[in-house]
Amino acid sequence: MLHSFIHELKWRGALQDIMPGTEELLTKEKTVGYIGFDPTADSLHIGSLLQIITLMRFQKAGHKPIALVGGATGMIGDPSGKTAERNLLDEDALNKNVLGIKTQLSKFLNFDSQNENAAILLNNYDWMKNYSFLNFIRDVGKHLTVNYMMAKDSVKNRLENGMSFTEFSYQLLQAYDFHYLFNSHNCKLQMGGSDQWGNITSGTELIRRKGGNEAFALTTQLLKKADGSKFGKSEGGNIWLDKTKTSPYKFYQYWINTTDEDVEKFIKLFTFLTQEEITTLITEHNKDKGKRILQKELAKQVTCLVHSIEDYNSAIETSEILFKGNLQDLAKLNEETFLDLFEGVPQFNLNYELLKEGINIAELLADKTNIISSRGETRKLIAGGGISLNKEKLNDAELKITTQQLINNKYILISKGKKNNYLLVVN
RNA sequence: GGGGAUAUACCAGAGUGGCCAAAUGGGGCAGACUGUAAAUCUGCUGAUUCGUCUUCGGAGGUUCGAAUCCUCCUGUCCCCA
Repeated sequence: MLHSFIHELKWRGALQDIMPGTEELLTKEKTVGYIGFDPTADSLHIGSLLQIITLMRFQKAGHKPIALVGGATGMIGDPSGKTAERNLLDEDALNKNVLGIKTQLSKFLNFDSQNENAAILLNNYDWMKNYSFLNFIRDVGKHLTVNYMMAKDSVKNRLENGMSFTEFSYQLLQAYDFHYLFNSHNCKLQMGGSDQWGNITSGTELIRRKGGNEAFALTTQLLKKADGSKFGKSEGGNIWLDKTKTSPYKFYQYWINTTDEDVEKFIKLFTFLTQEEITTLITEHNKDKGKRILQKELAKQVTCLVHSIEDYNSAIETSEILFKGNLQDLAKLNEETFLDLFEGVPQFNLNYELLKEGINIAELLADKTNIISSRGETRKLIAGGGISLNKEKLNDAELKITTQQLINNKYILISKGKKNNYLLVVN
C-alpha cells in the first residue's frame, strides 16, 4: 500500500519534480506530508483541486496529510508566478477567507482521529502570530543567504520590475512553516504545484541548515488547457468549489466541455478511477468520440467529489432541459421542479407591471437585466440568430415581450447562444 | 542634469488636417458544420430613440474642420552624464 503513492502520481501524469530519496522515504515509512493553501479568497477554485486530490491520494496510500491554511503567509502574498506586486488583504477579509477554506478542505480528507493517518488541518497564523520580527530574522533569516533566495525563479522574474521586501520574504515564511511542521509533526514532505518548487526547497534547505535534518519535496504539474488558456477559468471567471459562487450546474458544464485533447489527461488527474477503469473508458471513448464518454465520466466524478450525487443528478437534468428541451418541456414542469432545475442558472427578477404593457426585447435584456451589455448588441445578436426566448429563436429585434410569453405565468428563459441561459422571474 | 523616442479601442499595432468610430492581426461574442469537442468558414466587436452623440495619455489652443498642427502637463522607454 505504501509504495503506491508516487507510482500513482506518475501514471496519472501528475508528477512534475521530485527530490531524490522521496520515493524511498514513502516506501519505507508512513510519512507525514503537507500542502499549503493561501486564503486569497473565501473559497478555493478548481486550480487548487489537484492539490486537494493529491492530499487525498496521499492519505489513501496510507500516509498522514496535513492541510495547511496560510493565515500568515496569506497576509504577505506569494510572488510565485506573479508579475506584479499585489495588494495586501485586510484582516477581516483574511479571517473570512481562512474560515471558508478550512470548511472546504475538511470535506475532502478524513479527519477521524480514530485513524492512524487522520488528516490534520492547521493554520500557520497560529505559530507565526507571536513570532517577533527580530526573533524571526535571527532564527530563520540567518540560515538562508540572500544570494540563495535571489536565485529562485519567483524572485528572479521580478527583479526587473521590482518587488517589495514583503513579498521577497514570503519564501522564508513558507520555509519556516515546513521547518516548524518538521519539528512539531514530524512532517518530512511538502507537496504543491510546480510553481511552489522554489519555496518548498527553501524549506528543505532551512531544515538541513538549521537542524541538519533531511526533508523531501515533490510537485505536481501546473495545468494548462490544450488551447493554452489557463485551466479553471471560464468567461465568467474562476470555477469555484463553493456552490454559491459556481453552481453545480455550471461546474458540471465546465467539465463536460473539456476538449477531446485534454480529457484523457484530466480524467487521470481528477478522478479516483483505477488505471484499468480508465483504460477501458478510453478504449470505449475512442470507438465513438461523439458520445463523449470520457467527458461525461469526468464531469460526473468531479461533480460528485466536490458537490454531491444529488447535485450531479440535477445538473444532468438541467442540462437535458436546457440543451435538448423545447417550450413544451418547459411548460410541463411544475413550479417546484422548475425552480429546482434552474437553480444553477443566473436569474433576474422583474416586475410584473413591466410586462403588462409589453417591453421591447432589447430594453429588457440590456436595461432591465444586464444579460447583454447594450441594446445595440442585443439587436445585433438577434439579427445573427443568437438569442432564444423559451427555447425558440428570435428573429425580430423589435419584439415586444408581454405576459403572453411567460411560462407558468411567471418565467421567461433567455438563451444567448447555445450555452448561456438566463431565467427571468416575474413577480 | 542633457538629448531623443513614444502614448491610439480588450491586447498588439497602422493612421500624421476632412474620404476616421479609426486599417490589420490576435482575443472575445454570435451563426453554420459537428458531438454542448477540435479545426474550418461567416458575421459582429463605442453608445444610440439610427438623427446623431462620446472616444485616439491629460488640459488648453490654432482651424470651417484635429487621433493628426501648437503650448503646457503626466506616464513609459532609450541614449549621454
